[in-house]
Amino acid sequence: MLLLKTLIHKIKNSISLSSAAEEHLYSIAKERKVAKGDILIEQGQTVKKTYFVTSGCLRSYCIDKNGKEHTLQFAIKEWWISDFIAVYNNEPANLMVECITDSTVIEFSAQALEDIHDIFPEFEAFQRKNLERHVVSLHKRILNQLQLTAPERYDLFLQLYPDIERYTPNYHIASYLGITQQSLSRIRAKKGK
Amino acid sequence: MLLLKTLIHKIKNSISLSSAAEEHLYSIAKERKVAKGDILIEQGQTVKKTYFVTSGCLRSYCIDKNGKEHTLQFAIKEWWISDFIAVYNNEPANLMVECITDSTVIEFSAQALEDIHDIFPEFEAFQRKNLERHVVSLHKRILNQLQLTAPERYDLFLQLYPDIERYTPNYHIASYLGITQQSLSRIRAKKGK
DNA sequence: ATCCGTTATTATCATAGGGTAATTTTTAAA
DNA sequence: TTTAAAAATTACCCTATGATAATAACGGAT
Repeated sequence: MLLLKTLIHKIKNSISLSSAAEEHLYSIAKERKVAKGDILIEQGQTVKKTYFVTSGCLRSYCIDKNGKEHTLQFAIKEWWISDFIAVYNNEPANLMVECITDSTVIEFSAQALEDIHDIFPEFEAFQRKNLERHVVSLHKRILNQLQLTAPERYDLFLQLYPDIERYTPNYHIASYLGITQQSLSRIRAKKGK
Repeated sequence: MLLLKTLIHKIKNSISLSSAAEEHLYSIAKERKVAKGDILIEQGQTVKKTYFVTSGCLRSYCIDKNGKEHTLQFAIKEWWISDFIAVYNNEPANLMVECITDSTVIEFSAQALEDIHDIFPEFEAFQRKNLERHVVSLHKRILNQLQLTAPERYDLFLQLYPDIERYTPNYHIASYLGITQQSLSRIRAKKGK
């Protein structure tokens, strides 16, 4: 339960946490080491888990009707990842969650994370703040997608995820930016000049 | 304070609301009739307000370096609208919020909406649920943008906002879909056949 | 070091969509 | 009703990106 301390620390930055609540957190959290390539959530299955990343990098993506992948999110240290659409709507997963490097995560039952608010209402504030931050980052992403060209989006991406290039293949980045890997390759070639 | 009852009702569907908290809501809410064309939030200014729409339709958009508009959000009945990026980061607005039809809104000081959680923690749950719903809708929007063609996005838009076409010009819809008005016009022409 | 599977690049061609501008249609105002 | 302003359509050409395919580079396993 070493890694959980990272999360507890983070929570304590945001709210004051009773020792009972902290105990409860320990009881519903499970630390997992996951390896590059592992699939934590699979399209079509019921989503029972939500993950908090403590090291490494994961991504969530969907596969469209033509078999093409589209990356919704990269999750690095201190981000949450799951198929939130499926959890919220109680539907089978439309997304996959995949480890793109060996990582450590804290696994929570999505149900337990929902119930925790009834048992320890103090978590509400923590969760609200997380969600506010998440909404803001999604708004930014949508605005960038609407107004920036592909090369501009790529530059911005490199700023936001400075060393993600080292451990994720380019076609994942392309599928996040909404372009093909060939397009991204051309953009990179031009930048090099 | 008639329209505020819509919101109170909505809140009571989600949480139980003490009468003190209800009183407080009345004290920080201000009903406003706003006219088509009114600008409620302007790029560059400090964002002091958040709006809850009770009738009509508003939109938030940014203007890029070339003067082109990009619509982030349409807000109809029972949606919240503001420049949440600016509120969250305490920055000047990057967005405009504009009434696209005569509307009624409930205006809140963004600060009062933040403070309310300290005074009446019961609001946390309400706000959290709003934010969850918001995150889910943004995830869907991003996935649609990544995997659907412009005609497909337009069809979906018409399903989600069935009668928005009646009161908003097409170029607003185009700017939401991430295409030009000319492109949208071509798409519509093809559909007509 | 060699081999093989993965990833990245490059080239060619095709196409969706953008930019500009002219024209038509609709809406609102006088 | 006429007029003006706003919105929508259409046409033209052009560019960015997609699809496909071939090649090259890389990286891990033996």
